[in-house]
Amino acid sequence: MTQQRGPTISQVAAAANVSKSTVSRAFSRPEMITAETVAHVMEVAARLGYVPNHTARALSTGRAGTVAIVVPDIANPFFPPLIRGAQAAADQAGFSLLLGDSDEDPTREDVLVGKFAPQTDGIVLVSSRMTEEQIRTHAARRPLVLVNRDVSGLPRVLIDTATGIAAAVEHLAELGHRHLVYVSGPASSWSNSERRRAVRAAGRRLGLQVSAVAARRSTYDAGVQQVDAILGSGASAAIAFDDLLAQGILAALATRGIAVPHQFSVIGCDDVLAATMSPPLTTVSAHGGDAGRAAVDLLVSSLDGRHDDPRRVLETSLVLRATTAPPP
Amino acid sequence: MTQQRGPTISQVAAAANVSKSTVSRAFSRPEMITAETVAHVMEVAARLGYVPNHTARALSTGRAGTVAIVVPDIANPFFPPLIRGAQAAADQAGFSLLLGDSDEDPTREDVLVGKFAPQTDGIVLVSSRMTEEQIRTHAARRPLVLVNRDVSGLPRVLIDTATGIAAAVEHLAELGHRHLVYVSGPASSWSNSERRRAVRAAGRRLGLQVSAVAARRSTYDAGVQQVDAILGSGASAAIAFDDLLAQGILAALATRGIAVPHQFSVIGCDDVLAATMSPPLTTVSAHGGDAGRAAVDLLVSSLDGRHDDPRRVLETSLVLRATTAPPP
DNA sequence: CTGTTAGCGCTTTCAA
DNA sequence: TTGAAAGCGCTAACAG
Repeated sequence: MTQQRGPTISQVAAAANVSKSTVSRAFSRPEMITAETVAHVMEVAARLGYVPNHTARALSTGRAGTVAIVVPDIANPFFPPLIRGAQAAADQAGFSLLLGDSDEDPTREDVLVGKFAPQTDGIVLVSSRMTEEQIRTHAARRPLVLVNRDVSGLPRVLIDTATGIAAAVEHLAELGHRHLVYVSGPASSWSNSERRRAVRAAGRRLGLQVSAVAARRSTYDAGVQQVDAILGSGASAAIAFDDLLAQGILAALATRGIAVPHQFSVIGCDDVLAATMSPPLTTVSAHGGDAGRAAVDLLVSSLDGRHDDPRRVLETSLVLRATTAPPP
Repeated sequence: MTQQRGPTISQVAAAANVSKSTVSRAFSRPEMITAETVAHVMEVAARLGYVPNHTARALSTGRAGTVAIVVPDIANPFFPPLIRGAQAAADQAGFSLLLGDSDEDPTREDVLVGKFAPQTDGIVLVSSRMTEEQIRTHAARRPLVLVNRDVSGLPRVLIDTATGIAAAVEHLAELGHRHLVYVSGPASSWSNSERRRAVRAAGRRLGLQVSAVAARRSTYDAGVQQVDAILGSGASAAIAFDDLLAQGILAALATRGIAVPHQFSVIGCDDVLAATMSPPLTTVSAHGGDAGRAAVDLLVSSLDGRHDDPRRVLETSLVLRATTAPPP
């Protein structure tokens, strides 16, 4: 029982000498009524500063006009472009975008999704850290699309970094490297499993020795901290889970006086920082913005009842820059 | 007229043999009714899987339970931490966060705010590019809090980078620099005006010559492109609008073979990239996360009718790292 | 402490 | 093509 923020449909109806239904239709189904009626209503509405109440419409239609996106960490540079893409697509489809940050915590993620579910038309879950069971439970209640998480039967957009990573391994092999190390990221990340597996598979195929060290979180500092282990592995090149880790690695290598790429090669992934680093980082492209856009499009089309292929995979490729060279 | 996503309050009421009001109270004002009634209702509700409908509640109470934040560019590293802070504060206060990205376009910003106004309880406008008049118009319709934009009378949180920038100029003067250049950012940005003014004032006070070059947008590439102008100014040190610009400048300086800090000094602002750059960038701290949190807190408390000081200013300081030294 | 009764602002049959 | 009326699910006086 509070005051309405602006004029209501009834006031416009009264002022325009028509019924509420007519005003309603002028806004949502103008083709149902005379053009001049529409024009008249619109003019009166504009004069009064009327804006349809989103909430009331949502209650009446059962559609919230809102989708949510939840990510593990907004501050991680991989996500902003993705969110931006999602935002643009949502906007274009007439939806508002609710944002959630789970802080890499599956429990928080679960709570967030539970909170969003009843107030949105659908949810985009990016790099989910929840169990498959939790995800399926939520998906049963509300349209859900996954990004970088592969749960069969659910709509999902997957950035196929594995292919790019395989290319990275081949590139290193061609350069003459015989032993490389994979610096892994978040253990519960699908992307991390994919990349680790891709490194191993390609390494085996090419007869390379591959070690692994675990950075757990994807941060600059984590990269710095792994350098001892990386160097200790005896490898001559490292492939990092992502650019952030690679950046830390590069910095720590520099302070140790190890020249990149001539004494050690480094490859990142995602291409979110790579171009602005020095030396510019060789990395695997990821197109996060496209993924965000695709996810929302998938979601929206599923709401419209359209039946898109529920599994969209985005290609990646190796981007050569300045951090790889033959081993010393 | 669509199906409700789950059981409604009426079904719970029927199943629990109480009235709708009782169920409603059990959820929103449990202290108003007997503990056992609450327990009983809750149990039945749980069994049925009842979740209160957010939209219906919003329509009835006139409170959306949602606040919006609109920023010029999510992909700019200054904003994610700020958004993160806002999100955390909103979450804590029981609000959901709607996100808008204006893409640095005042018109888009205006439209976004207009769209959010009727469906939120309030809006946080970060680094607004709108005219003061537009802002006041929106503020008249809906609680608004500004971040890094100073419109008298409106609640706002201001990051006082001017003080930090002044310290930066002093630092450079102490080092022996006699001529410096300010590399400005977005023309319509309040922060940019503040920083430019601070450089000028401090320069005058200390008897330094200060030039200026304009980068317009805050991007790495814009920084790169300004290097000719920067060098052409004859200054021995540059203070950039922000870290992103400074990063581009550093990179371009490096490719020209100009050693930082020994041949040229550079200072950034915001401290969002600085620590991870090489060499680590001397910069002015900004605490974006605090600003986001403060903005939402201000908004929420104003909704509660509380009367906080509508102008909160956040301190900053110079963070010395490795990009400044005496002039050659 | 609990139930009854009106709405919140909009959409949507159903008639006219 | 337009209007009247009945809700959407919930909250909030007002009684009891």
